[in-house]
Amino acid sequence: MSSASVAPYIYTSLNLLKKGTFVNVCGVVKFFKPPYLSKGTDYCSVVTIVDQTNVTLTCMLFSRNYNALPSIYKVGDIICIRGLKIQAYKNELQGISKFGFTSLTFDGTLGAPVIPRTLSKSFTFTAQDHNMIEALRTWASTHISTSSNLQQLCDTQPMQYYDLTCQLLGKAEVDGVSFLLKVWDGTRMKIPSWRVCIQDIAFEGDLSHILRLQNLVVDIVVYDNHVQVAKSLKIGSFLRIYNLYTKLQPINSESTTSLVRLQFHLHGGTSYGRGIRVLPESDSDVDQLKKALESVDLEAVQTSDDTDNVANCLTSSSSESDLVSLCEVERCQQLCATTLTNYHYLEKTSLCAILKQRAPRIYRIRAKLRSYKPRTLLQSVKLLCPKCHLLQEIPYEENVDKILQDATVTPPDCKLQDTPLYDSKVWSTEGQGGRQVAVHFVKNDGILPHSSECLVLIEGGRICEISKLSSMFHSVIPVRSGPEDLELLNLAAPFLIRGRVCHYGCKQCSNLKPIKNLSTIPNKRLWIPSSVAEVLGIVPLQYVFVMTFTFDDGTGVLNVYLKDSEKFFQIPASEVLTDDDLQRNLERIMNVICPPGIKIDAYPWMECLIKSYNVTSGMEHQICYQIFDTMVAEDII
DNA sequence: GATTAGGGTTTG
Repeated sequence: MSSASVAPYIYTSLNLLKKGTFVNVCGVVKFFKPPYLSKGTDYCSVVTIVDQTNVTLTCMLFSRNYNALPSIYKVGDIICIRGLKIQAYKNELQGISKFGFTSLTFDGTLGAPVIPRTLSKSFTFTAQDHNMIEALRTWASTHISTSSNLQQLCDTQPMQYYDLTCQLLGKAEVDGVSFLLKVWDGTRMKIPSWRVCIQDIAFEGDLSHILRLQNLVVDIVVYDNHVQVAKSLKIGSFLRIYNLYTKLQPINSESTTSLVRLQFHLHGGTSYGRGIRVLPESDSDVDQLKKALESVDLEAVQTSDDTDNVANCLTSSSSESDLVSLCEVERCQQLCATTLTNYHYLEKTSLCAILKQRAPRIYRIRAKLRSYKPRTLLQSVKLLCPKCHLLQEIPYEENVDKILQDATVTPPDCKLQDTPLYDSKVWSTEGQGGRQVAVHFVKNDGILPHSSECLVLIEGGRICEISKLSSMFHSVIPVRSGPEDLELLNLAAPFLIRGRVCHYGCKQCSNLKPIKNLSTIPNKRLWIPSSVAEVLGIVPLQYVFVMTFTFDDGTGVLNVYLKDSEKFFQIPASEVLTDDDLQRNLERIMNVICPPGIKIDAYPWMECLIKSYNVTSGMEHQICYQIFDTMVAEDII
């Protein structure tokens, strides 16, 4: 290697460079692009160095031989370039390699052994050179920013560019312009990695090992010019991926999962030194990485809370075929039956921790649905007043009919028929004691609309007649003749029937107004129930599913209420009572999130946002929990 | 022994 007897190289300070000269320079790497294939015949590396004169020089280095370009692994390394031509470009000096140039690169860490990385077989390296490297290290330690782009997976945040040191576990072509690398660095992401679907036939790597490592493994997709490099990488090699970009995966995109996940992209181009480099086993950072990988407690990874389903999935799938699709396995591994529609950044809290805390608070939980009530699903549909929050049962049809029947005692008053608001028609029923039925067809600006847009008011009608009318007309309002105007019946009966849905009002909060107020509704073609309610002084009740979910996450068990009109199941509670398809759908969803006949281990996970609140009744105080901003995953609906 | 690239983010 070196010989003190050989004349030492003379290095020119960066402040003394002259255009058109050949020099040897030495400096601290401020910026670099790892070698990449240029559009010409050579590999190219762009390196910017700085020395104690605080002058920087950007060098364009070319070589047919990848390994002849400097082995720079990170900013702060020290490099000596011999045989560099200085030329001017855009009024600045730049260095350009000419045939036969050589370089030596050193770790820039103060106190690290001074070992040159070089391809040059015959290089001299004197004690003087050694001192120069030490001097540059010392100078750099106080004059160069030590902030590094290096970061571990556990510290990854969305929307970051950084350099990752990792081991390659698997690779596969995604398509012509993108390529997948599965890597790990022994640390665990706070936000789990996305999973990129590929043809399993194209996959290279030990799949079972990757599955064992579960979410210590991240998927990186590299694009364009990086694809060729990625293809050539050997499984097991240690890599540094420069300028890796992280991005949150949009919710409900064509992902394999409904969880919030982080995408890793190595975009095309070489801007900001973007690229991939294989690090040698001798590198001190690789040494550190290897230690981290060896110390990973695989048992802890496998028993961790969010990784259970993979074993079940492997067992069930392998009976069908040994060729388990990678995507299917990972999909199963990550299967989550619900999606959050808010607070994606909220960290998960275990149920045992929640049980120790005071209310009110909000939490994100990940648990399985051990059981739920009521088991007869339609019993979960209730009416809720949005104003006084009173919850009530759906009135029985017989009770509604009783109210209607009672109202028939008052015969239709002919004074209240055929007004500017409506045209009226009166019938007498046969064999029912001469019960009179009056139907008032509400006009739109004095004109009788088409039946599908027509609101009708019915006097003396029974439930069968109302349901017949509601199938023919837009909406039906049961009324009776009052002293001044038609009036609504008791609010225990629906104030409006539209199609098969009965709309009820809150007895406590409503303050009934005369029927003639219907004329004040601006759009008399839509007859929106809430608008009708408003002009008639009614606070409409909301149909809601009210269920008790018993969650279990292995740390504790928690009863949580679901009070939801249509967001959670994506099924309107108002329509489920009269729609067989919706009922079947609800039953199917419940059988997915709480499957009958299997052990809880095989249940899917559910991620939910829940809020705690205090409930005091008399002397008793308790904390209740309610689900919010959560919905069943799209692929289950 | 020409050319390549000439630091300064994809839009997947």
